[in-house]
Amino acid sequence: MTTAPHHETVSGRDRAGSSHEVVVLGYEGMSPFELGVATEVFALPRPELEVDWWYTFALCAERRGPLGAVGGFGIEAPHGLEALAGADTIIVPGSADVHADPPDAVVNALRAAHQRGARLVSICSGAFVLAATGLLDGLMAATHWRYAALLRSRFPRVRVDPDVLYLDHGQILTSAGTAAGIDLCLHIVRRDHGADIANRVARRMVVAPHRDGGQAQFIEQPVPATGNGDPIGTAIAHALDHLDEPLDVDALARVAHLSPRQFSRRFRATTGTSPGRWLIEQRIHASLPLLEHDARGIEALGQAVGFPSPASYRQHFREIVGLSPAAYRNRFRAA
DNA sequence: TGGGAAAACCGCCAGG
DNA sequence: AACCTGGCGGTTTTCC
Repeated sequence: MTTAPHHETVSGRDRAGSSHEVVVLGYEGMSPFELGVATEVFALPRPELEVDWWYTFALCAERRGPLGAVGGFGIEAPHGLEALAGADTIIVPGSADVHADPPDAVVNALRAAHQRGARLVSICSGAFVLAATGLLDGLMAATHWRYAALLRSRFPRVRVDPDVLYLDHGQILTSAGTAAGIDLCLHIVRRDHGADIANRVARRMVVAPHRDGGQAQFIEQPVPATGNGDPIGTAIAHALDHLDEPLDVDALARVAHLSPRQFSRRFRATTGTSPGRWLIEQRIHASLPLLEHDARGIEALGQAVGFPSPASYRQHFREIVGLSPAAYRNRFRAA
């Protein structure tokens, strides 16, 4: 396995034909399960998928030689930290020791990769390694619920959300306890290749394509492949630009130049949900930063993101986020 | 918190 | 034959 050429962009979707290197950062005492999740999603060849590109995969570690893994066997990392310099996506699995700081060389390599535009992904207690780089400061992060309190106390500037499976901040993604790493890796595939491909990968893995677990998902960059000229992509862009206006299926279908029936069908195929459901979720997500930074009342904010009444805003907010808007504002209001 | 009207959703099917 | 399309209508969800 060779190191991919250097890329300055992180989103694979606009680099048809080129490669996208996924590198897992291994270390002594790592969990083979989380390494396995990454290999299953990104390293398996997928000749059955009609995609322009798929991922290449590598495992690296600070120190050469076999790494002792949980379970008492060794895993050989064929690359050193220099592999991070060519990575498009870096996956940090659960840390063996959540009390120790990672080595400076690791911290520096991760910062440099981030600076360069690489995407950083943590699974479980891997969030501690990302937190040590300072790159999570001010961001909401997910980790295993057992470690939420510890992460918060060790890194007070990181805002820990113990109730989500994963969080997507675009270039930095964190996920909760081990199995949530599957959800996050599939989410990444969904972002890079669309819901349809992600669903097929999930089906082949025999897992649910998308799990809510009754819990809130905060996804800040939810727009799937909005290729230019793609009717669904333009409708999505239009909707996000006009969230505050009343939007119904017929209107969006008109923007996309499709019949309402065809629009709904295509929308679900690329997005994974229905137009109405998606709209509600986008409106809720759009209101979160307002609750944190905009001093206006709850009713005004609900209206500002397009909910027809305060009641419906509160209703959907509670259902999706798990708190009332007021409770959310109380908890996360900017200091 | 409830319930009736309206909208959205989606399986089905016929036509291109 | 395999596929995409658009309308119908029964069921579910949202609105007020």
